[in-house]
Amino acid sequence: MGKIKIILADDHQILLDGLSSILELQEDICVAGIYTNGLAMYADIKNTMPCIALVDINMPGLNGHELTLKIKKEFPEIKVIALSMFDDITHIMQLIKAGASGYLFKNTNNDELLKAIRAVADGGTWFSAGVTDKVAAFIKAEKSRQYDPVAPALTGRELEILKLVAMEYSNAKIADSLFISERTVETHRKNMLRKTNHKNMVGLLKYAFDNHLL
Amino acid sequence: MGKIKIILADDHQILLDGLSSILELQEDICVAGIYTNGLAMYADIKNTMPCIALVDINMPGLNGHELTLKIKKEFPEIKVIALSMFDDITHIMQLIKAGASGYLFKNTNNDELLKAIRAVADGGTWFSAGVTDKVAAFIKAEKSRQYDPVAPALTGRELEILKLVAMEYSNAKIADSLFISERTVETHRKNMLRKTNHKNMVGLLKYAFDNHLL
DNA sequence: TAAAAAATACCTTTTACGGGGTATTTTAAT
DNA sequence: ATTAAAATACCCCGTAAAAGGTATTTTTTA
Repeated sequence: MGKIKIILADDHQILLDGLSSILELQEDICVAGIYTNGLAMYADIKNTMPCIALVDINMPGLNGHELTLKIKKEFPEIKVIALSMFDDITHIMQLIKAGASGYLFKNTNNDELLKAIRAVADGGTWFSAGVTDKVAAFIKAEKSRQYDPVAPALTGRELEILKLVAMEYSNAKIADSLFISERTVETHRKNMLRKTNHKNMVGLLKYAFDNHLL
Repeated sequence: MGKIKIILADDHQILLDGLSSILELQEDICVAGIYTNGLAMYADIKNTMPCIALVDINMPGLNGHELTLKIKKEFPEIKVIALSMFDDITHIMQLIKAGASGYLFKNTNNDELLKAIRAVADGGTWFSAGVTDKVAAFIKAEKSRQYDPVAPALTGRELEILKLVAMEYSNAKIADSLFISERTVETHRKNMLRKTNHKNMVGLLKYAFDNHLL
């Protein structure tokens, strides 16, 4: 069986050097290209046609997400492992949706790194422990946040206020519009946030639109 | 030509008495029903089958908007004139969309009231001066706010931040997620608001969704 | 290579919002 | 008629956000 051909992209040369030195020691892995930015990797990828592209997600120019999208679109058979400082769910979901087969943190130890590369080369996936936890929690939260038939509906007055919030009215202006006290508006807002378990009007409005309340 | 048959709904008896006494003096108008709430008017409307329903929009139980929707759905030929303390564009648009042929303020003088009733009975519409001004301004603002191809797009970083805002992240949390300073987040938010002429994140997010930026 | 744009970061002040409650009146439901 | 829910209004406090700027560095564009 041939060696696992891998290419690397990261804007930090030191990290590239470190990665490269680790990987070159492996009998079954060969590093076919090293790039300090996404554009360079993308420009050269049809020449290297690697099995795996290991990409830092935070690069200037073409970032890891954009690079992954492009790679998977043109070369779906090339697998991508994202490398990140972030443990933020937004980036994780973004890269997974873009088709990454793996997501590792930059502080991943060498052993896990190698395991991940081999698993992905073998057709599998590898996400750091924290990543899978976050994804599970995120999906769970999303499901409980999307259309929730059990959640108490908002009252007519609450929705009326929410519509004005959506129109960027301040509490004072809402109060003027509805001929009620600003305190009353504050209480309605507070009640809506509490009812729907949201932190702010942004989230609440999204909830209202998602549930066709507005 | 027959008299204009009209029915009235308002939760303030005094106002009903006043309206009724004015209208009964007119040779061409007859008051066929007087109700202190929307439900009562709705329940009786097929018995009265008036030409015009004059309805206060702020009533308990069935408010003027809901009442108008029901009336126009079941009896599209019955015309509705909304009567309101509000000069708020939300209610105005709401009632117009519900099919009201007129929108008057409660401080409208008798002369205008009669003119409105006659115009509407004649198949026309009648909106108080302030109403038409507000509607025009509102539509103009909406048009300039909806998909605006000339408006500068938001940058990649700005959109990244906006996505996190949409997820109810605080500035601090956004900063942590993106490994940048909270001040930087503040500046990006400020810049986006300024670019798109919005007052707050709520409006900006709506703009972003409307323009398919998110 | 130079210019422009984007990204970053900081400062101050003001305003608005969120979070913690309680209480009374009005309206709706039973 | 009674109870429950909704609507109203108030209080206090702390923090977040918005608004007003400026400045430097990095990246992108021409």
